[in-house]
Amino acid sequence: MKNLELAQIFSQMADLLDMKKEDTFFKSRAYRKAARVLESLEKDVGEIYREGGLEALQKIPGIGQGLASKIEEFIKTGQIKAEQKLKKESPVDLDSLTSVEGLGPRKIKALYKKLKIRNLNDLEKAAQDNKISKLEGFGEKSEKNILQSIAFVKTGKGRFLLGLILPIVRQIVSHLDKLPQVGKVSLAGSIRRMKETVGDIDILVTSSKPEKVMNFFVQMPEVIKVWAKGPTKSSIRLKGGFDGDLRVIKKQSFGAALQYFTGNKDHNILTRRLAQQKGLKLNEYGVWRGKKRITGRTEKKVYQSIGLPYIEPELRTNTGEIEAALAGQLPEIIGYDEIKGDCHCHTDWSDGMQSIEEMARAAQKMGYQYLVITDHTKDLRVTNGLDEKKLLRQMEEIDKINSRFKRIRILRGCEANIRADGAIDIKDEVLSKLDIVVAAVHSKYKMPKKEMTQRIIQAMENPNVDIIGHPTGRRIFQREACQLDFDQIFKAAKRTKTALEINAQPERLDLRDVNIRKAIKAGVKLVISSDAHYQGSLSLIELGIAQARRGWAAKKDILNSQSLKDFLKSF
DNA sequence: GCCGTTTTCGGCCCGACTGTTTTCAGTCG
Repeated sequence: MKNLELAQIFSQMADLLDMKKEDTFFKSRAYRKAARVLESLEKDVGEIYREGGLEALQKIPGIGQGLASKIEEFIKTGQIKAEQKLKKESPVDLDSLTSVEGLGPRKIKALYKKLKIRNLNDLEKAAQDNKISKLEGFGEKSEKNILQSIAFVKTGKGRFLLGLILPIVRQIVSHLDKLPQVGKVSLAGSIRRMKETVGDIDILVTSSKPEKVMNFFVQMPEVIKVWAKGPTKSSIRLKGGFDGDLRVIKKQSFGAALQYFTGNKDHNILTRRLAQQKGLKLNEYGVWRGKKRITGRTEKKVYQSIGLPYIEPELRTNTGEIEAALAGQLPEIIGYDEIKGDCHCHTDWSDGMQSIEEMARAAQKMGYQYLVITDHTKDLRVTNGLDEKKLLRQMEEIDKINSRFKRIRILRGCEANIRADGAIDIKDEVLSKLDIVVAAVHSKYKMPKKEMTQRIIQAMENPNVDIIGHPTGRRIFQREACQLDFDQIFKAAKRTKTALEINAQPERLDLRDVNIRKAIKAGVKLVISSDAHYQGSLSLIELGIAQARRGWAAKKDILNSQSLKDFLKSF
C-alpha cells in the first residue's frame, strides 16, 4: 500500500514549496489536498495504476496530470525526483522542525534566514539563549512554546502510533504464517498489549527450520537494515523507521516465550516471583520444578501453573491485574466482537469522504445494528459544518435512506461544538430532534483547568447532549491533553447521564486507559467510536476497543455494546 | 497543481486563534 507513503511525500513537498518561494500558496495547497485524498483513499494507488494507468490516477479527486505522473514515477522507481530536488535545495530539516507546534514553513524560513536554524538542536539552543524572542514576529511566548514543544516531541522519539504499525506488522505476520517451515506465529511485546504507541515490534514463531524463516524475514521488501541475524533471533529495521525482532521458539516453549515477551517488565517480575513462591522457576523456556519442565506449551497453562487465571495481554502491565487475578476479581473485559454500533462518524455532508448511504452500507457489512451519523456543526466552518437548517435537512435525508436498509438503522446525530463558555453551537430545539448528540471541544485547548472543566460540565448540563467526544482533545505526539479535573467531570457525567467517548482515531485514543478505569470506578458510562471520515476507518474501532480493554472496561460499561433498543434507552 | 468552465484561463474554503502587533502574519483545522 503506497497511499500513506505518497501522502507523506506530497505534504512534505507542500511545506518545501512554501519555504522556497513566496507565491506557491495554491500550488502547495494542491499538494496538501492530494495528500489528504490519498490518505483516505480506500484502494491502493498501485492497484489503481495497474488497472487503469495514468488515466485512472487522474480520476482521483485532486490528482491531475502533474501529480498522476509523480505517482507513476513513485510506483515505478520508488522515489520522486522533484521531491529529492526540493529536499536537496532546502537548507533545513523541515520534517523535524514542522513537528514543533506553531512552526510552519514560513516561520521556519524566517528562523533560518535570521539565525541559521537548521534542525531541532539549533532551535533548542537558540530558544535557550533567548535569541528567538528578539526576532520580529516572535516573542517571549513563542520562545517558551517552542521549548515546551521540543520537550514534548522528544518524549515521543522512537515511538510510533499503534494504528500506523499494526497493519504493516499484521501483513508480515500473515506472510510468515504462510511459510511451510513455520508452525505457530504470534505478536508479542507492547504491540500485543495494544499499547497506544509502540517502540519496536516482537514476533514469535515456532519452526523446525529456523534458517529458512530467518532468511525470509531479513529479505522482506520492507526491510531497510539488518541489525542481526541468527538461528533464534534476528533484528531488522523496517521502512517506516521502526525495528522488529523475530524469535524462533521450540513448540514446547511457545506459551512460556509468549508469556515472557508479552507482559511489561513489572508484570513479568511479579509472575516470576509467584512461581518462586511455589517452588517453581518461570523463564522463556517454560515453568520448571528443578530441572524438569512442567509446562510451557500454552500461556494458559503457564498462568495456571503459578496459580493464576489467564490474563489478557492488554492487562499485563502490573497495574493491579495480578492482585485482582489472585482475588478472583479480574474483570471480564469487553471482546473485540462486542460492539453493536458506531456512535461517531462523518459523511460528505461535512468533512467526510463518503455519503450517508455508503457509510451505512459499510457499517452494515461490519455487522452493526446501528450507525450514528455525526457531522460537524456550523462553528467549524473549515469542515463545512452544518447549521440548524442543514441539520434538519440531513435528518429528513436519513429518514429516507433508512427505509432502504433492513439490517441496520441509521441514527440522526451531530458532533456539535462546545464553545468557550460551554454553550453548544446548535439551537436546543434542533438538538432535541436528533437521536444522539455528541458534543466536543475544537478550540482553545489551553484554557486553565478550572475553566476547561467548567466548560465541559456546562455542555453536559445541556439535556440534549448525550456524549462528550474526544474529552481531552489530545493528539499523540502533537498536542497535549487539555487540563481537566476528572473527579468533577466524572461526577457531572454520572449525574447528567452523559457518556464519555473513547475515540478510536490512532492519534487520539481519547480517553486514555487510566482515565477509562477511573471513569468506570466512578460509575460513568462510555462509548467507543471510530470518528470515521471514510468507510475504511470504521474498522479503527478495534483500536478503541483495545483502549477500553486496557482500561479494564467490561461489556456493561460500554453503551454501544448494547442492542439498538437498549442503546437508545440509555440516553 | 487542480479544476471546470462564461472551456485553456482564473479561481482555488476560510474562520479562529495565537502571539504578535496596534492591523497583521502565520498556523491550524
